[in-house]
Amino acid sequence: MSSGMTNKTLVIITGPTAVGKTALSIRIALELATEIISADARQFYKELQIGTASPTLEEQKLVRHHLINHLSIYDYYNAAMFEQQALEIMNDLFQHSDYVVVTGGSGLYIDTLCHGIDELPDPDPGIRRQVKDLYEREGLTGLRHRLKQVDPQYHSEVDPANHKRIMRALEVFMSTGMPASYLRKNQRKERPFNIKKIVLNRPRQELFASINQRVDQMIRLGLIEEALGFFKERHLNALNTVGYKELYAWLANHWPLHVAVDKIKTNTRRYAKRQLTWFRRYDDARWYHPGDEQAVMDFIQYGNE
RNA sequence: GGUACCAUAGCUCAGUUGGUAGAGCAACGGACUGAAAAUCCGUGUGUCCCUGGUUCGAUUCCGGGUGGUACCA
Repeated sequence: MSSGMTNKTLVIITGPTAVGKTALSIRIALELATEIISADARQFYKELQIGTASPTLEEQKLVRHHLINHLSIYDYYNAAMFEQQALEIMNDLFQHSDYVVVTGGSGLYIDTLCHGIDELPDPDPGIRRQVKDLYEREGLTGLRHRLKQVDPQYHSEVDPANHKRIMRALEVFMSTGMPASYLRKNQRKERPFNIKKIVLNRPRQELFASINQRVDQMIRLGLIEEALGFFKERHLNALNTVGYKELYAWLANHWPLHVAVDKIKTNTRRYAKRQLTWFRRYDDARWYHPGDEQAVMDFIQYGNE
């Protein structure tokens, strides 16, 4: 713990997509007289507005939002960069407030903010390219074989079908000369502030209805124009995103529009499910319905419901 | 009203020469430290419409009912 910040509290408001995080976090931030930092790995991108359900200008007028629209889809970004930026902003905000609200549904980013991430080099674009070439030439089997030679430890632990994990481990080895299993300490950093973790959830049917409704709303607001405006850039990671990728497939495959819209809904539901799986393993989180604002406030201010 | 066909998983359907059933999609569970709205792994969840009959045994065969579809009136 560092000097005199233990009365500071980071309030995390997370939950599956479309559960109602934005609206509640704004009300909470207003009550706590503080600002919001986003932990949403797609709202970072200024070009993505409709499809990411970014906070509107009105909402941003109510409460200042940090780390939204601060990147372009052409930029590289990762959880470690997020950690550093978010901690800097928090440090500033804690000068004037005892609370900071972080809201968003990207579990990896939230965890990184709560307990850090091991110090590893940022990937070198050249090496990343090389590893990708290896994958294309030799396939998953080739990657696995190479990993076994340089890092048998990680090879025995990693999900053998997940090419991204294996590629990353190879990339780490190629850029540091050290096996990823050695560099991955999985160490939790102590933070100089308290953390109150709130997961919002609703009955599955209610959540799915909300998702379906919101996708229809996005289409009405112009998601198709927003997405197709970047059709030529669709290979970018930032556009490998629910709501965008289905529209690119729609254009390429000449499906009727309703097919693409249904796929967006389905993939959004699955995304929500994956998020819930991630949040369920939190042993320090309180779960609330997004309508239970008073209970959430009580928990934040008094420590229980 | 008559005739024909259909009724099996949430949906679309397959199947059982009579031994209580399986595909696709959807759904559900899980993993996850620099691409994370990404990436990956796992799981059939079922009064086989109802009701009599035949049979050791019926989702399967036969009769009746109910619902649906098509055609004829």
